[in-house]
Amino acid sequence: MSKQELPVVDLNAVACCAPIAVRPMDADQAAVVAPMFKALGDPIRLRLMSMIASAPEICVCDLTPAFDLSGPTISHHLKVLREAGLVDSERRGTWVWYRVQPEAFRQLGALLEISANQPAGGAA
Amino acid sequence: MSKQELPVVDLNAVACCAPIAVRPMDADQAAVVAPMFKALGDPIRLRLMSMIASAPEICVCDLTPAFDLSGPTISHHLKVLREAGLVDSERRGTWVWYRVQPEAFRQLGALLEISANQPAGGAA
DNA sequence: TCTCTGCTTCGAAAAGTATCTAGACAAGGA
DNA sequence: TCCTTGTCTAGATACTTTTCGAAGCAGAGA
Repeated sequence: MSKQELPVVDLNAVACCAPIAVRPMDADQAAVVAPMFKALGDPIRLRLMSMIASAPEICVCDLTPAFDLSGPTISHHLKVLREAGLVDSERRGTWVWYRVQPEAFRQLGALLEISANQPAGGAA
Repeated sequence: MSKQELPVVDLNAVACCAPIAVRPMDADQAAVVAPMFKALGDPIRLRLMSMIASAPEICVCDLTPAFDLSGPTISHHLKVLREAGLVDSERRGTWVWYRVQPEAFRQLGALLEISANQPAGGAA
């Protein structure tokens, strides 16, 4: 779906980009970033994301059979990932192909960097 | 709450730790990791997490006034973060203090690393 | 012991989410 | 044009989450 029919995260608006351990995140930034984490907060979507990110691109026809779920349910989860700005899709002929949006990925990783406020050792 | 009264994420069980862009995550690993992302998938909790992570530790009495929400609601969100293994808490006298679990943080960051499967440039 | 404050738990209402079936749309081939 | 296949959308239902007020527990101090 290159047509981007829905409100999609504007990556340039993601408040740039101090790790959340450096200073408290303001409400606006949190409102932009939280939906990305939320999209990854479901085991099905996390696996879908991982399958998509593990290849340059992947067809829905290869994603659906990996789960015990109906096609529409997989389609719903892919839509959530799309609207969070984490993946992009494109129809080519009969099939629809998904790939990651690397910049969104990168930003989430940057937000989780540990700062000097935190001890280096595990505290589990 | 050092007494850990509830099922808490066992960090040693977090399938260790290839970035999700390296190979597809299996269902067991996704079931362990997804609740951590889910916990960060709410703007209130993301801000709470950021406030906690921005200091060595912080008192609930300093967290609550930063939001237009009741005490019980903040307490609920803190519990979600605790049960996801992202923070730890301890009562000292009258007040309860929260701090991050740096190892959990680190693992989430590691999962979001970009692999060679993905182009270096943004695709937004 | 009593009372006050800080924080959590309980129980309920409202809103949101996951999943399904049915149906619609798009592309390819007969 | 019609049929088949792949994918998405719509609508319904069951479940989960967010939020609050009320109540409970834990410490500190009079």
